[in-house]
Amino acid sequence: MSQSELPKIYDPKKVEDKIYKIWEDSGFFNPDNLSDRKEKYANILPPPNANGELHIGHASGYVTMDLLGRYNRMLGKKVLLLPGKDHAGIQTQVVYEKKIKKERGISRHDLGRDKFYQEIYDFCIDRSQYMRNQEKKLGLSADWSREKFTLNPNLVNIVLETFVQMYNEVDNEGNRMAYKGKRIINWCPRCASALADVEVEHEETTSKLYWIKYGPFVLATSRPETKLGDTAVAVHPDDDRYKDMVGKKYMIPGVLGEFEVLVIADKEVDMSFGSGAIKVTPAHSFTDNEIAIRHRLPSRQIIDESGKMMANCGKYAGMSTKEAREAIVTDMQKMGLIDHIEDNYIQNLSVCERCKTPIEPIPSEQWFINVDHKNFSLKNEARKVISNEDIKIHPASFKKIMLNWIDNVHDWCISRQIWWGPRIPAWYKDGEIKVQLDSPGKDWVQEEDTFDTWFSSGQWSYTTLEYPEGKDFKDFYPSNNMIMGRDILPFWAFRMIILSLYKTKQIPFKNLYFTGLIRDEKGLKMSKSKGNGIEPLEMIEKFGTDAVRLSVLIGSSPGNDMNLGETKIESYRNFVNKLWNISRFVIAKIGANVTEEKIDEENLTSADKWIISKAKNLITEVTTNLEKYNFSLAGEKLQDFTKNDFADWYLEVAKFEDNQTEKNIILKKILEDLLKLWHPFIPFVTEEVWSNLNKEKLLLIEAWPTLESWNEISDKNHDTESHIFIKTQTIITAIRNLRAENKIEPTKKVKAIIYAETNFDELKNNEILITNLRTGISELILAKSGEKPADAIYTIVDGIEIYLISEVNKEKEQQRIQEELRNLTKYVAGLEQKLNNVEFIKKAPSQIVAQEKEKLASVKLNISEIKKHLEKLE
RNA sequence: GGGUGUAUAGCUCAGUUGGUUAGAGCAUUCGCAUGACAUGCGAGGGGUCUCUGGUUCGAGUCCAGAUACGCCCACCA
Repeated sequence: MSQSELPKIYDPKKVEDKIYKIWEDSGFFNPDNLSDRKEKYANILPPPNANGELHIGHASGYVTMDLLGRYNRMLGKKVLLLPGKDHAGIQTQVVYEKKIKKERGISRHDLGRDKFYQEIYDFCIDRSQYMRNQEKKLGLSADWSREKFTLNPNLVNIVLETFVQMYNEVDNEGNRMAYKGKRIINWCPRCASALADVEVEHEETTSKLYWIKYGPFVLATSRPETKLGDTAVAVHPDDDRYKDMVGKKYMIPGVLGEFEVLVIADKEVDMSFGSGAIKVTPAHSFTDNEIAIRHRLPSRQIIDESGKMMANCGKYAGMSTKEAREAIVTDMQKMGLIDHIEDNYIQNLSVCERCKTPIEPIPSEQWFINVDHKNFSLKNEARKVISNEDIKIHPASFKKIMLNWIDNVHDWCISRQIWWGPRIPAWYKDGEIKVQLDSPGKDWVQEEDTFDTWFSSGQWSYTTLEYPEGKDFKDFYPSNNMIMGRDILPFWAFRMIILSLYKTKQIPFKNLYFTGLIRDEKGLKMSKSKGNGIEPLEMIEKFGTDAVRLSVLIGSSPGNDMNLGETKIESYRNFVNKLWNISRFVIAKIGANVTEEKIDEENLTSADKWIISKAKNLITEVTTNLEKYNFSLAGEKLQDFTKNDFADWYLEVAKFEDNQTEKNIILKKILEDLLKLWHPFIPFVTEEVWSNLNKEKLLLIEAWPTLESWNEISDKNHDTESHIFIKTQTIITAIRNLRAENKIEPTKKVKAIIYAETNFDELKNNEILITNLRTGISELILAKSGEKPADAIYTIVDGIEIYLISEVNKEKEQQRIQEELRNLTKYVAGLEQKLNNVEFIKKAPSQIVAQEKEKLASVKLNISEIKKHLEKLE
């Protein structure tokens, strides 16, 4: 193999698609084709919503999952990364409704339920195809033959069965785990659907605050139209202003005549708000409803599910709440019932997460999951597996957040009044309800509502594995790592845990890893409207997948947000190119084959011993950091070794030392190890280089490097001997530094004298390195000691004196050396203080004390030599 | 209001069970056609580790408090 075959600059575009195809064709993404392996490993990949495209946040998650998958595959496990897509109920329906409105000017009602469903289905299948290609572009080593969609019939079946099972879960008081109930729910008038708490957003808005005359009260409200549904006035129990009125009934004049309210005392009331008295509308406010339940107040619904005033609202019937508010305020003003109006009242308005329409709290018949059922308390069971770490959470700090969230969870409203999604298998006839998969017979009408999307995706961990009889379920459940963005923790992780525990009686996964969010360079959330998003495909096109992968893997820590800009991706593009060139050099140097397998230890130089020891250490560090989910740290260690140790030092050394046989063995081994260690991070470039090494197997399924694999080459421990090379490095750096500081022309060669004292014997063999590694030395005299020239640029490191014979500007040289002296003196003072402290000597570990003493002695020696040199200069 | 997190170089962040003169990348300064790479190489500059107290022989690291910023949840009629 000649070096000329490999281009100088690595071009990902020419490589990535080709490599991906080789991987796919190999079949090794499918664990069935890794039949000789025993230990199983699975990550079920979170399904993105099949209605759009992948953004950089998805990319970050997938890259992390792929990293784990590839790492474990190289550890010799039978690895399954199982991909899929989510139908994303409300979101997709909204997206598609907008689309047909825009493109065809029609609504879902024009199409009818069945046609509409079919069209969205086709739309999702189409988007899935597109997104699958994006995932492949990222290098995701997933088994596409197992890809799932939340609406695949067999998955839906399992989901429906779960619901039936929960309906049939009845405690001794007759309460079902899945039940239908009338509750105040978040109602989106535009979507005409109930929303879960998590689907509601709170926007700060400016509105009006109306101070209204209310019988004996004056009270403040932002929603005067709800006065028609009032049944009480509430005050704080400690509020002296109203003490005498509590428990009494008053007739209140209103726009539809007088009505009666009861005055009650409740701790929920904030005495400092308005006049301290509030009107209570149990049917259209969550807090009011709670107060009403506590005080057994009657409830009076006045707003219906279309957001309009109901028939019981007299002349206001049929108006929207907004229209009604204006009309009622006008009428109240006429009647003199408005005290005054505050214009700039800032309140948190609840809006629909999907369409931003203000939500109406209304009482409605909905299906719920009781999360604290007597037979099986979902929240308690979930709490248990998290607090005792059956499911380990990474980063650990998220455990607290998770537990806190579980403690505050309410019953889960799972019905949605939309068409897109699995329809709830409840059947009605003459006021009777049956819950079962198939229609009970003629004249039974199925529930119109569909399931909340999370009811499907919450079962993703086992539906994808074909629960309960599927081979995959038996082989791979529970899966190893579940990875998701920290923003969907409450939505998804909790639901998967409770549903899995209930249905399979097992945890869904052993580890739960949260990635942070990716923000733009300035730390702002990326969004389409701001146009500050980083498009993964665009970046891949520009810098290559490997660069994109590194940019999301390094410099981030679990659960913490990360700022990402194009320059970061570019810098990793540069690094990938560096690795490419390192490989080129090594391949060129070692030639096609290295026949020797075992090193003759006698022929090793100190540089060899140093790099071997570093390389071994690297394997340990990368492996332990990956095991500890410190992906970033593992990557940084690799980067540091690759660039600073291997390229900047060892490759340079290899150009000058002539123990060819040993060098070739070492270079080859380290290159191969590096490719392997890097592979989970940057699979494309590593596989491409690997293909140039005449290997039988793909790097994809190669074995992860181990210390044992080094022992076959060199089983000696070289840690202690590598310090000779470190000393050499120090000398070389010092010489380069001296040259730079004294502005010696790079082309100008100088004579150097080094007095190494006790280090002489060790350094003797490294003369060639000191002379050649960009030190610009024409002649080197290395001795134990000797005559100390005054006309030379001078420094001393670790007691080793260095003289560069060159013209010396005495004044400048004095200044430079005195500066150095000052630094050292300061350092010595600190050390002495520490060592003069009796407590330190007494209490610190002896090892630390010895270390400090050694440092002091060494620096003191340097100082005395520097002083001698200074004297000579004067 | 409840929960939770962050604060280290101009920027983005590492910093493991407390122990090197606190590190990296980007940016910046100086220099360099050098043979794998100018997507490169060599050498620098740049830090009161937010503040105040405490524990300790020793604190960027542990504890308490303060300040600032952030996120999640709940939500005010």
